[in-house]
Amino acid sequence: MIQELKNNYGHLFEDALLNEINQVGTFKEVSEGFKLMEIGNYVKAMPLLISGAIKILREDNNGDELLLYFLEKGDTCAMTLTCCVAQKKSNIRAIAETDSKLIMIPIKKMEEWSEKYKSWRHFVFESYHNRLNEMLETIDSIAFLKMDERLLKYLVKKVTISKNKTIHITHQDIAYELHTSRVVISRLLKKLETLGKIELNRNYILMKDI
Amino acid sequence: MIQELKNNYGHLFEDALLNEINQVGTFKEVSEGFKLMEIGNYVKAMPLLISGAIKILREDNNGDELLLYFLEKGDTCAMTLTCCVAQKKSNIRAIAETDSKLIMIPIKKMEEWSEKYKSWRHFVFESYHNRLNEMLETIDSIAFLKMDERLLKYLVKKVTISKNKTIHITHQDIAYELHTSRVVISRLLKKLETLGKIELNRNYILMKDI
DNA sequence: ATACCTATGTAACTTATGTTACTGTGTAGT
DNA sequence: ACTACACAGTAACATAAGTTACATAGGTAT
Repeated sequence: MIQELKNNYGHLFEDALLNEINQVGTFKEVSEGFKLMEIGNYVKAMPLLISGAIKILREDNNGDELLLYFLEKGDTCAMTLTCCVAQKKSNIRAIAETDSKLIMIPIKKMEEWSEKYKSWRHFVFESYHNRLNEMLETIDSIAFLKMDERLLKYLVKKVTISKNKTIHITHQDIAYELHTSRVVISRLLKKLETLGKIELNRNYILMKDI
Repeated sequence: MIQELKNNYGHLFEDALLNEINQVGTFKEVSEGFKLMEIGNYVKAMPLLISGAIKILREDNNGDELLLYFLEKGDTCAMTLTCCVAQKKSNIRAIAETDSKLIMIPIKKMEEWSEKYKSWRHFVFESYHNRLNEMLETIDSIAFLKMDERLLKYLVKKVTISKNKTIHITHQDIAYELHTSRVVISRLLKKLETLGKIELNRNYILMKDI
């Protein structure tokens, strides 16, 4: 039994289930930037996050991309399979936002455990709920906020996730995740700096008094 | 046993489950424009759609709104509860797009049946999947398409749902659902008419050669 | 130091979208 | 017919965002 599994999921799952997870799950440690799956890889598994954070991006076939949400400790993402199975014009990418530890569960276990363990059923439903809410939050941002507000929200989220006021990222990478252009991001960041909300540096941004 | 229930869900659910649904569910007939729920009403129930179509809208507290997706025959929407429970800045509205028949299921049955019936479990998971995919589709539209493309997609969707090339709607109402202004919609519609894709009339639009 | 690459700053311009304001027209009610 | 109102057409303008182009600064390899 991996102790970390018990620490993270012990309050949710009974021992029998924890043991099953331990037996059939594949433990993985990935470092920042690692691509967890892309266009159909890893489709047959569902990740349980032990520590770290995973960012989930939408990507259409023009190469345009957009940040959907982050998975954090204790999260899972049943959607990973959904989307890759549906396979339409667009795809989902999952990239480690920070160094992360996770357990990959074969999806065939999903149904089996749903029948056997009430706690697992709850967990999966709960996960869907969370994902749906994150998606709604994303839709709200894109539909109702202007780019400067989205940018600020994005930066605050980054700080929250990494628990670090220093964000190591380039303007270009922010532009990709918010699906806009580098020039626009540079412009708006400069405005935020003028307002005293951030401090700009090469390759990193320092968040102030949020 | 309501025959329509059996017709629509007989291939999915075993008789025992159909009977339970028939016993605890509330059969409802609503006509176009009926508001199925708003800000916390109907939270304790989950709709099973028998016929017709329901549109699901997101609404923030400035009164801004946005069409999320449609529910059609055979669909359900476990999300309805999710969002209303979460209760953040925004809310979800559900409005009958056409005359519809549906059965409202008390949500306490959801867990009970999930334990008892594999078919129900599948149905609920499937429903979540579908909802997530619809949401992704919506995100794609808002994030990657320009307003004229979104408008055309919207009109085509309307035609598909109602199986009718005549769309009875005002420019203002389209503007609400796509979260833009009436003038913008009028402008773009006129452009589509010039291109020969539609024909504009007072209170309705005729779709041509799609 | 030199060359080279990446990241950033910024101006100047284009385009899409949002806003305001006014017009005309069909429809319903009196 | 007259009035009132909802709906649609359109011009003129404002703003947000996207684009192109170029300058400069920091870092790295040689």
